Amino acid sequence: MSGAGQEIRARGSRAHETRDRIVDATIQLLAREGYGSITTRRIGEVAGVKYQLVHYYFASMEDLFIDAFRRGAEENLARLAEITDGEASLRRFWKVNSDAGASRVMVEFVALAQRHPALRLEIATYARRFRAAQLEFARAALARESLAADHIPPVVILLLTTGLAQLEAHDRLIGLTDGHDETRTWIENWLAANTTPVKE
Amino acid sequence: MSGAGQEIRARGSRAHETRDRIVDATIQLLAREGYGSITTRRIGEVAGVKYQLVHYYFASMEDLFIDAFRRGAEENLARLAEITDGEASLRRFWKVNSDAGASRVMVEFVALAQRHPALRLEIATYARRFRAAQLEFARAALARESLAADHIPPVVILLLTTGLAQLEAHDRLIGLTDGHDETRTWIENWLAANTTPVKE
DNA sequence: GTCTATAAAGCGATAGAC
DNA sequence: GTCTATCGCTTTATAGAC
Repeated sequence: MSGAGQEIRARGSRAHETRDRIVDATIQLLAREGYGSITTRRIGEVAGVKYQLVHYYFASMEDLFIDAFRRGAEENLARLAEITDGEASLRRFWKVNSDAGASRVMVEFVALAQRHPALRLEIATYARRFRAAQLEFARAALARESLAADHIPPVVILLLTTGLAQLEAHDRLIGLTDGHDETRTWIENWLAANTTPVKE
Repeated sequence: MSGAGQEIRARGSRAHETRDRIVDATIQLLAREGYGSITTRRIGEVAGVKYQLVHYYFASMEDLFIDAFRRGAEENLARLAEITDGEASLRRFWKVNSDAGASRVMVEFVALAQRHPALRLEIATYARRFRAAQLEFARAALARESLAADHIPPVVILLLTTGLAQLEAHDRLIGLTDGHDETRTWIENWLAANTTPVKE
């Protein structure tokens, strides 16, 4: 899935350059201004193409959203695979899971999905896959290096850290960052004190 | 603030019945269908009044949003005050902080606020107040009943649990509930094992 | 593949009768 | 306070020239 997408872009196929720019612009707009700013005109503006071309490449907005979501999802899965391709550690887990940027875009896609059922299905399928992969990694990390003292289930670690990343992204939208640094520092100290890393 | 609002509704003033229905419909629509469904026509439909009356009672949509947000905020603060009006306990803190419904509406208001600066200020002010009150309660609860073994800062408890509530609400939008029950059960067991409640 | 032109629908907001 | 009517604007989407 990720391979096919990469291949097309790697080949530098001219035929799909405009199409790629449209998809890129969609993701950029979602990340920067939220889904309320998603219109064919704004997308064309950001992509540097006439907005009518959006309709040439995509039968409907929903088709565009699904394509854009798939690209983002593939990149997330590839990045997750890259980071987790090695010895499992809670530190690595925390690193890949605390990315606020990805949380932000994901929230916007879910908001869009409220009005686009096909997109909602696509998101649900991906979210289960991504969570399962994260859970597997957290499980391996906890099995290897957690202290016997506290046996926190991997799924609890997963939901608490995912929720924290999402909350931080959400807070930042209204300029609220109270407690963010303190919480991150505490978690890092906790990781240092409660795990026995074999090698980094 | 909360008192004034309550007073008007308690009096049952006929003059503001339509206005109240419009505000109610706005909050309902946000909770049920998200901010993408917020239009004067949809609001009028849900409220059972002609949509033009929205403009009679509110100079602009932003004014309506701010009024609706204030009503919800006042109710949240009143509910928080009610629950925390007694001896502080982590169990009570978890109860008031794990409300997924309030999280959902809050997320929608923040999404709306991206395009309405005055609303954003209103939300930021309220969020700081609400967080501060929650933090104070968490601090008191931890000081009273946490075991000496783990000294988790109150702000860490606050952000982790708030993030979890928000994540659950977000997950549910796409029909994803994997791990929710397990995590809640674990937290409740953790509370039972790691706190020494004086009385409930 | 990209352009101009335009259709069809929905939006917030206002004017004026009652 | 509520109604009908309508303005001016933006949206998605399509048609047809090049």
